[in-house]
Amino acid sequence: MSSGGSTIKGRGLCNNNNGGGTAGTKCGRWNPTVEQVKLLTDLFKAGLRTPSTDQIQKISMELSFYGKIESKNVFYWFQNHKARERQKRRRISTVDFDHRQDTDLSRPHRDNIRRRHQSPPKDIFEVCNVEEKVIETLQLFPLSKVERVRANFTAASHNEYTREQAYTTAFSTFSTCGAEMEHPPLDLRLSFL
Amino acid sequence: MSSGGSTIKGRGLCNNNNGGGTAGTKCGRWNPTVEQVKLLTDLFKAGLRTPSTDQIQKISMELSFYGKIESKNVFYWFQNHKARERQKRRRISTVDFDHRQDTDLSRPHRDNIRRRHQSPPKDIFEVCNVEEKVIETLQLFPLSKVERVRANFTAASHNEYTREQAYTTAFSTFSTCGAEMEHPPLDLRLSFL
DNA sequence: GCAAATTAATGATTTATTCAAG
DNA sequence: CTTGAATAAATCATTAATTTGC
Repeated sequence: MSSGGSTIKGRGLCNNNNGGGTAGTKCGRWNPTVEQVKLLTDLFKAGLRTPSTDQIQKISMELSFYGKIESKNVFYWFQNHKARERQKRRRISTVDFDHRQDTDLSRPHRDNIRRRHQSPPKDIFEVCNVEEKVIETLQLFPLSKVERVRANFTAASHNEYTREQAYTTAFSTFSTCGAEMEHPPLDLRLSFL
Repeated sequence: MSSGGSTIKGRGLCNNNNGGGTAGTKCGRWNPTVEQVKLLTDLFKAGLRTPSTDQIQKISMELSFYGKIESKNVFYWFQNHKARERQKRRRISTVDFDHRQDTDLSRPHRDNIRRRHQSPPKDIFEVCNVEEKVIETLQLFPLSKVERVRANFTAASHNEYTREQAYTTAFSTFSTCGAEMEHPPLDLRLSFL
């Protein structure tokens, strides 16, 4: 009977300031806010599948404004979302249909072999590569706007709505691109990171 | 066409000070020295299967004395070695031989429910509660000895340590929300924060 | 209306598979 | 051929929805 003894989830409290309000929230697991999910989803729709370390960092930073978040959450989110989208697709079509739908920019198609192995090795300590991302598509993503907006709110409101609106506004241009489109515009959107 | 755009493995050169000597070594992949392998193997033989973050850190530090190494290398090594040993076993005996040989202290017995789930990847930002890990498996291994030895060399130590320390520091706060720790590859990637 | 019980979603880990460097 | 590195699949575990009985 689960005697294991080991306390599995020593879930304690942590200063989980979700915007400066309530403290002492459970450390259980990340519980994304709607804004966070929205942004992540948008990025996914835009074609981002396996964010690099830098990307994860930036995303995490952005999202941290909307609520508590860690880098790992972003990483996991993409892992899961990607996997489950694929799963969903598979379920729909029993046939082993090769949906090349991934639209993963960071994935190199290998001719002979099927795609495998992808994201850059994110090294923590050593910066092996200095591969500059040439693509500067980021311009498409008005993150700067968000940043700007955020500045306005830094002190005051942790009002969810306000933030959401700001966010929405900021991303309005973006939403036109990836909204419901089945095929994201690949290239360059993600390189903003 | 692997041209996909973003270069996946931007492997360049890095100041791979292998003890302070040669710089500009390829960052290709970790090439363990015999001492390193020996120590790892010994640890494995001693029953260490899934080292915790702290363990990895210590091991990494130790091994860094014998040559360049990163935490992730240690992590991967155990992953691979564990997997391949199992594979080997399976191949030998078709029967599903109980590989209880693990002697993995950090693994909770699966009673009713299998409780795996181990370490929460660490993040620098949030510190979950501090549930100290009860397992002190490391005691089994004479790391202290090596550590002592290394102490003599600390002075001349490479900058690698600095980084490692930063890393360590970052992780120190990461406590175990869960009883056990394991530690996902990701944390390595994300820990750069 | 509400809270315990149940189910559905999904966050977090582990394991298996694969690629490629040496 | 060996094995480090990395991802994707499978799995576990927890939280939110929801159902249900009162």
